[in-house]
Amino acid sequence: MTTKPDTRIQIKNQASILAAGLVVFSQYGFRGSTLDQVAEEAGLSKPNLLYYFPSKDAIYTALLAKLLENWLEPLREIKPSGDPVDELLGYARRKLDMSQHFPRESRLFANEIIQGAPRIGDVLRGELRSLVDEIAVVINGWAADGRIKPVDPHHLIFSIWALTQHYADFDVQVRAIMGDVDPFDGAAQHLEAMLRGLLTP
Amino acid sequence: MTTKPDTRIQIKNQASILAAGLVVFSQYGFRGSTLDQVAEEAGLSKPNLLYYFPSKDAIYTALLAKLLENWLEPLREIKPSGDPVDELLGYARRKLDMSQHFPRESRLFANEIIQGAPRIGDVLRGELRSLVDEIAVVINGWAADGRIKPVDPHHLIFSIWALTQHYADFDVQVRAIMGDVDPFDGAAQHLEAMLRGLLTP
DNA sequence: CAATAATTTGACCAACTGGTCAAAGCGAGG
DNA sequence: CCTCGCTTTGACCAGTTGGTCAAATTATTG
Repeated sequence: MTTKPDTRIQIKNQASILAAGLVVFSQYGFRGSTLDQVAEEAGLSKPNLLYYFPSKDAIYTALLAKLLENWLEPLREIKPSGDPVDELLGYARRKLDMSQHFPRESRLFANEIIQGAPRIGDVLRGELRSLVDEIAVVINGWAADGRIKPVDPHHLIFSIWALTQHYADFDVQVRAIMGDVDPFDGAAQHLEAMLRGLLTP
Repeated sequence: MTTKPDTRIQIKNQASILAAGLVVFSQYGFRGSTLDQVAEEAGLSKPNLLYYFPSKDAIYTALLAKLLENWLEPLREIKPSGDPVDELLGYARRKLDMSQHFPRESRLFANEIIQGAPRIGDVLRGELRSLVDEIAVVINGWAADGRIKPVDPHHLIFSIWALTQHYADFDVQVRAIMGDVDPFDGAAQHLEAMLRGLLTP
């Protein structure tokens, strides 16, 4: 990751370990997971894991770092020059797609936040906050121009996060209630209806 | 809990233990918490904990059982005879109040669900599901009568859960972004606006 | 106040955990 | 086929964890 030559086998095994770590950590959280679990999931021995990563913590941290990039990116894609409702609906759809296709990443993040974000609190208060504040300015501008109904930008963004991540994080509950029906079929429509109802002037 | 006489001191200590368990388990999840943590939080020794509860698991399970009652109750208070928008808004407000005043309970529940609901999966697929299905019938009736816009009842309920619990479960993130502003000030207004936009015919 | 029951705890244990290390395997170039 | 560096692992370790137990302490009651 840093200044290593990274042979093919190193790349492959590091990827295996991170993939396994994602599976395990996203289900049990950091403290609830064991290196043995990660090792078995990766198909490697425990000492072998520690040949590629210096510690359990390092695996988890690497995973979180990689995740944070993908997590913040969709926010950056909101274009101030675009149509307000389209932009916000597009963002919501991107987040919902992530919940559908990367539920483990969502749950890993959720676990970390629920447990107090001990490792990424700084990122939240720094990069994430300033990013959200930028978008808030844009949204306030749209509202001032009468292109959307006046809304609190922060709560609007929280709404989108909550509504989309719920389908990944609470997947078990959602499926317990919906049975055989695929939740994501109706979710997109419902999400769009909610946001249009809120935003359309 | 079962058929014990329950002296005053037993009641007091069991309550202390459950309160401590809530604090600890809600932050670290079941596997991430230790009996020593719970004991210290309760101001008791570890063997003393195990004098009142047979195991770590028993404390956690007792906590979950108690929680589930409070969790399902607000759903039952929805009156089919009431005004549809008032009833749903009232339900949302009750849930938001719970997020504000009992965030730990919310996080305990969230931890359990995210990690696959190993202990309450049956309740979700049984009691919760049938309860939600009942409400769904009521909501469909309201929609058929044209008293609210047509919505998917399940996704509507998920929305309310997601929007309200987000403020408790992701409290750290919400506050990281909002700084000194109390999130719950604006949350209620925003929640009402979203639901009115969706429901009002 | 004696005696009996309820409560508390220090010492302990076996299983598990993250992590170490020396030795063994293995593959590619000579 | 031999060597040398990368990779893998069995054995091991110290700290932690859930849980036990006998003994000590503290109510409670006749």
